[in-house]
Amino acid sequence: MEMAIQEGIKKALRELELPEVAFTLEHPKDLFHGDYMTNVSLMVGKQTGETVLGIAEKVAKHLIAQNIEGIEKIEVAGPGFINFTLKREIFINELVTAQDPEWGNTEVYKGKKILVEHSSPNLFKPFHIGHLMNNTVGEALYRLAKSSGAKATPISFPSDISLGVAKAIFILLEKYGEDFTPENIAVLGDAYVEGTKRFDEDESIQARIKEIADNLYASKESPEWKIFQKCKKFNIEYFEQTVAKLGSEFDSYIYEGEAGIEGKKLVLENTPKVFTESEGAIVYVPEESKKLHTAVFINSQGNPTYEAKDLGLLDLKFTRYQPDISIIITDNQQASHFQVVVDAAGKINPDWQKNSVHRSHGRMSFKGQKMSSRLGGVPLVVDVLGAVAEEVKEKNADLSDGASNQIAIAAIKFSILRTQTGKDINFDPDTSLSFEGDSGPYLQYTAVRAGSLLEKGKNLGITPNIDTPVSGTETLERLIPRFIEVCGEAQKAWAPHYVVTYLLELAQEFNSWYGQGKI
RNA sequence: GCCCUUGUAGUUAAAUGGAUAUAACUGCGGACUUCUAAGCCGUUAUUCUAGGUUCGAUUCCUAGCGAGGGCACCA
Repeated sequence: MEMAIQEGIKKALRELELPEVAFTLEHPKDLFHGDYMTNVSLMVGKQTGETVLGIAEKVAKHLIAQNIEGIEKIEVAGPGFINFTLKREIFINELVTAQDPEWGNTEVYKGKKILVEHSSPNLFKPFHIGHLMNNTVGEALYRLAKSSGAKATPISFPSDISLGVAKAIFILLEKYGEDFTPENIAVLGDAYVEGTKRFDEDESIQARIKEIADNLYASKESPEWKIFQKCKKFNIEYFEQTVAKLGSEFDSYIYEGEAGIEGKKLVLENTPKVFTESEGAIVYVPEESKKLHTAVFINSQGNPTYEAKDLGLLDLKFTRYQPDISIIITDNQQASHFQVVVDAAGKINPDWQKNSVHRSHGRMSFKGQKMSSRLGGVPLVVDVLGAVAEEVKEKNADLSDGASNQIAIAAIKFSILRTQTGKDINFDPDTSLSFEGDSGPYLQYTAVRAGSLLEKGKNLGITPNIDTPVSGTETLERLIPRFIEVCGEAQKAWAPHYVVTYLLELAQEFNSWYGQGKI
């Protein structure tokens, strides 16, 4: 349809002997103005100096005379826009295909391989609210990738061996002995916190903790290695259970340990070509024009830093999965670190830079004292979900645990996905976490309502029939086919909130129609 | 000090350089006794400041002010 209109406009320009200008053809913000609008007369007027309205009238007249198939109405409006309203049958034909379960998929990245890394957990640290932001955005991007015609693969990057973990294991060994078997995440989290504190306070244990770390890095058979293995397994299971509740699963993992080894190797191989030695460390100094900061990749002790690990991670991603696009989701705070890493990576393999997409999410802050005092400190995902699910139940005591959990997840995810990724979320359960109006539960409610109508109709022996259109549904019909376009835009920009905004508009339109009278 | 992000109704957000800046929450008012009222209808209110580019700026550029983050061996 778009093509036909564009061709029609070009034809009009030629035959009216007007200059061939670049013009736009887009949906007006308001459906009241039609299905498409063009600014062609504004652009022509700019060149010829004729009055814009005069040009618009001429072009519109010519377009009407062309009698383009599928167009109901062509009008000149506002400061000189030409609006096009399509015939209803165009939309109804589109709705026929909408019954296909595959409907809604696009071909934006057809045939491509897309790797999405998100939710990366820390061993020994429970899944907290920051991970929730990451998971929500990451899962949304993965699903966008999956419906774009690409082969999408979700992976995660768990940290495993580190000095921090060695500290925690020291505590576990001391407290429970070498036969320790983890039973809940809190024990590990507490050991981590305690270990960090003890390490700073008590110098006498530092040598032993470093030895533990060395033994872990070397996979050396030892009590700490035994405990570490068990804890790693337990952590991964805990992680998988937690993200499963949120609707995510992963194809595979790349561990921080292996990325560190790979990264260190790469840095050494590319020194002094890309990296330089400085004060005993190996650093990357970006060109001044790039306005990036110098970063240490291998510290003076010879260990890879976060930067080298991320470099190794990039290498492993591209060699193992060979993606055309590699997406990573991190916190905003890491944006500049990541820019440096990618810049350095580009010097080693330009594809790593060219094909990497970095999306960062904001932080969640807590204004609602109720929520933060109830949970204390950095809230864990399970606790937040539980607290919200409880609120859901207060509103409706008849709900099952499963249903109230689903609603709680929807409410939280919606509050994250409705805004542009990258913005901080003010997590105030009283305002941002709403169950009414623009909210996850509103969308769920609408979907259930629509589903219930179809179900009732089915029981009455009525099947959806689009051959005999009813009145009052015209706007809905015009809106529904736009879903595909909206998904396409969201995929191109990696912006899930486009979809959310659209779904709200659609739900509002549906509920408005539903409330108008009995069906 | 330098760099990045950001500033929209009382609040939370939306708006590929386009028309009268769009929704929701809150407040006030209303309909129905009907398919799920977590719904529907009505109503008040907004682009940080000063310049610039443009036919047209919330959007792009410059400066200022406010908020958040980053800037060498943590991740």
